[in-house]
Amino acid sequence: MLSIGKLSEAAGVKVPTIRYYEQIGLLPEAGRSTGNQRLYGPAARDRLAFIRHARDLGFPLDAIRDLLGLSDRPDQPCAAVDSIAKAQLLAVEGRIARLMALKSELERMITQCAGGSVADCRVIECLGSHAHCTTDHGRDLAEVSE
Amino acid sequence: MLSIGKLSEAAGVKVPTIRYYEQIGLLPEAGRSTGNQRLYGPAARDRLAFIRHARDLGFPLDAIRDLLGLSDRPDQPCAAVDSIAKAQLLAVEGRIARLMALKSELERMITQCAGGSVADCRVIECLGSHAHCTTDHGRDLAEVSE
DNA sequence: ATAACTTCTCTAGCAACTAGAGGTTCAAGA
DNA sequence: TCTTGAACCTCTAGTTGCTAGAGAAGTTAT
Repeated sequence: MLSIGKLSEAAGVKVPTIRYYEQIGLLPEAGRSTGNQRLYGPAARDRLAFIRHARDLGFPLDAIRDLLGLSDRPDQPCAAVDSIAKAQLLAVEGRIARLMALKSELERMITQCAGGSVADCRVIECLGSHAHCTTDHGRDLAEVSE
Repeated sequence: MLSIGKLSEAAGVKVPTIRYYEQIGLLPEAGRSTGNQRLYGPAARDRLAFIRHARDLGFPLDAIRDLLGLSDRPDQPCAAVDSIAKAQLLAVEGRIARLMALKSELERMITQCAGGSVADCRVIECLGSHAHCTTDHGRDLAEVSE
C-alpha cells in the first residue's frame, strides 16, 4: 500500500492534485489507515497514470472521465473512445492553426519595428490601429486555449 | 458620448468584459450620466480597441497593462515594447511546438486503433501504459495554455 | 521522547472572463 | 404623458485545473 506521497512520486502527479481528483470523482475514495491517511493499491496507480497521460495529451478532465468510464467496460465497441480522441485531435489542430496565424502577425509586427521611440513603434501602432493586420484573428481566442 | 453598449459594439468587446477591465484597472473609471450610467469618449474606444487587439494576439492582461503604460510615454525608447512582443512570440512558438507533438501522438494512437472493442483499443491501451509513446510530452502542459 | 516530516481538512486564489439575480434608467411609441 | 421594453446598474458566484496556505493530527527516525 502506498501513501499519497509515494503515489504522487510514482505517478508524477502532485499530492494536492490527487486529492483534487478524488474530490471531483475522477479517482474513487481511497481507503484509509487507522490514522485517517489515504492508502493506495496498484489499481489506483494505474488509473492515475492513465489520467496523467491523457492530461499530458491535453484531454480535458470531462473527456478523461468519459474515457475512464469506457475503459471500465472492455466489451463495448471502442467507437466512442475513438470519437473522443478524434475530437481532441481536432481541437489540437485548431489551436495550432490559430497560433500559427498569431505567430506570423507577431513576427511581422516585430520585424517592422525600427527600434526608435515608442512614438513610432510599429508594435504599438499595429496594436492600436488594427489597420495593418493581414489576418482577421479577431474572433474567439478561447478556441486556442488548452 | 457612447453608452457601454455602443462602446461594446464599436470595439467588439462584450459589455461585462468592459466593466471587468475597468474593475481591474485596465480602463480608467468611466464618467457617468445623471442616472449613473457609464459614458465613453473616443479615447476610451481607442484604448479598448488596443486591448482587444492585443488580447487577440494572445497577450496576457499583465503584458497589455505594460504595453498601455508604454504607449502613454511616446518619447521613451521602444525596446521594452519589443521585448514584450518578443516574449509573446516565444510563448506562441513554444505552444505550437508542444501542440505539434501532441498532434502526432494523437494521430498515431488513432490510426493504430483497429476499431474493435474497448478491450483491444489502442487509444485506451496507449493512455494506460505510457509505454508506446515516442515523445516525452510529460512535463508542464501549462506552457501550452493560452 | 522528541524532532522532523508527512498528511489531514478547509478555504481562498490564479486567468480572464461569463452568467445570473434583482433592481434602476433610458428611449420610443400610443 | 404614460408605459413598455431594452439597456443599464451592482453584486455574487461559476468556469478549468489546479496551487497555496493555515492549523491540526499522524508517522517515522533517532
